[in-house]
Amino acid sequence: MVVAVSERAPREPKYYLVKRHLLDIIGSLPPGSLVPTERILTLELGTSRTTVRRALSELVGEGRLVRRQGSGTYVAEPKISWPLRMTSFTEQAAEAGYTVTTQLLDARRQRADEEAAARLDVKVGASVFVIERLRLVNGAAMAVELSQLSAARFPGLVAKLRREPSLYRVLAESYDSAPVEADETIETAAASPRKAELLDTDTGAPMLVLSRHSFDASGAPIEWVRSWYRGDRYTFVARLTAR
Amino acid sequence: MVVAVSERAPREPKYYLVKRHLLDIIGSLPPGSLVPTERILTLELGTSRTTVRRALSELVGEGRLVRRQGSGTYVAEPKISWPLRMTSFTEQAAEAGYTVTTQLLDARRQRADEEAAARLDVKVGASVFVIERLRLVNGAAMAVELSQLSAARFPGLVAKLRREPSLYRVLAESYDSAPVEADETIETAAASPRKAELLDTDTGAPMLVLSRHSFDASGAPIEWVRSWYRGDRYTFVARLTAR
DNA sequence: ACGCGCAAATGGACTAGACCACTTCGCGTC
DNA sequence: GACGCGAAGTGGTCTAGTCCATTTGCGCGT
Repeated sequence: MVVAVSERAPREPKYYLVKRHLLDIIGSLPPGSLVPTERILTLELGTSRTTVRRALSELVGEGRLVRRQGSGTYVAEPKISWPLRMTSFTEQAAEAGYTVTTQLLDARRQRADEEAAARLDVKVGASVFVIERLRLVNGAAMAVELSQLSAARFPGLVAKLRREPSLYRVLAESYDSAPVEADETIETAAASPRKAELLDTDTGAPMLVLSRHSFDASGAPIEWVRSWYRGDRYTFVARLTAR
Repeated sequence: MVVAVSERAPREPKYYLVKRHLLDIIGSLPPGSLVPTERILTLELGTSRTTVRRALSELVGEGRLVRRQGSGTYVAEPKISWPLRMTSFTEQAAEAGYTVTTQLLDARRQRADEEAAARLDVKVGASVFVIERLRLVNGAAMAVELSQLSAARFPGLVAKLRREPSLYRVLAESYDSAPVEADETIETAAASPRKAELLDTDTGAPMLVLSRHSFDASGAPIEWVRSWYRGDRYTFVARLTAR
């Protein structure tokens, strides 16, 4: 008697209704505005706080909202564009009109694991430098960067880096080595507690991970870098041309 | 008498402990293996199911696990690399050895909103074609693509597209128009219920959003496309050269 | 007038449980 | 032997609540 409905609607979870409600609010407010508290939204929308928080978390992850514990939830500033280019990080930023500083978190020598060995064209267990840096734009943490280079190929690199912060300049001046080609990959990830703290965000927040594998003119690998950017704050931009 | 500890540890949430436990398990198993059920993990780790699920959700979002309702949670296959290049989608895939099909979801004419007008260099309210397509690789949904083009510039485009699926071929053959330059931006987002269903994933799953704004030889805008890719399954790859 | 301390309010983490949708598989029936 | 039904088990969503960490601001004391 009853006919089954063949086309089932793509049922909408309740938290998504909350999300759309919040998007309405966000759309009508300038960045920095306070949005209703979680407990008020819970009452207004007749739902549980867990459900409200799920909607808020997605919007925070998309860079639409900012949460400040003890204070409130606010409409976020627009995202910042970041160019994908061959030039050094410092130069890139200067061109875009930003003031960039770098904080050396760690520089150590360790044995290459399987992946590092393959990337740097050395044997597993060979000595590699691991350099961890925090990139800041106009004083705000932007990315955590983990570089690996062959220790045999760049002897004394770490000591030189402590005096001259630009890695590319050190490579050019002290080792007469410059990357001319690179493979870059981009993917998503969730922030570890450590990276979250360094980048002043929450554990589990969505991030953009940029990996760069660069080579010199002879095709020999120079460095392998992975950079973690806050996905709620940055957008990568590339300019492509035919052929 | 008591000295305050100045360096507070980056305290680890409990769910992150669960996540690391799961990473141990994942590391020792081949793709496709079944991992313990949520309720078993709850008992084993002495925690609530909510906490277990938060850890699982992050790992699913990072492409390390796959959840199948009613069945179980499994170790995921490695991610697929996808090149960022100027050539058409169909050609790209063929080069990489994939079989790609395209499903036309919707093709309509609508009035340009503010952003579309700016991108396509037309007036707000001018007629634009909006083409929504689903891209499939070897039969599996890969991306949802939303293209917008000026209707005045490409009259009859939608009708032609129904016969010839490659947009770039239609543009070249019928309008003698070819994109030679493009700006691409990459950012993260959460899947809407509709996109989640089309891409066979969960609402709120992390995605990579690729926007392409392409121009012809005279610098006039041709199309503005946004593509949503599953972040747990795809990685973008670009090859950069100096200068 | 100033500053300190405390209370209130916020977001953050977590619990224990309910109910639903879907898959799987064994058992009974044909 | 093939089929179909149903129970059991899985992940999916949501509730209602606890306790914690941090911020804010008010009121009291000086």
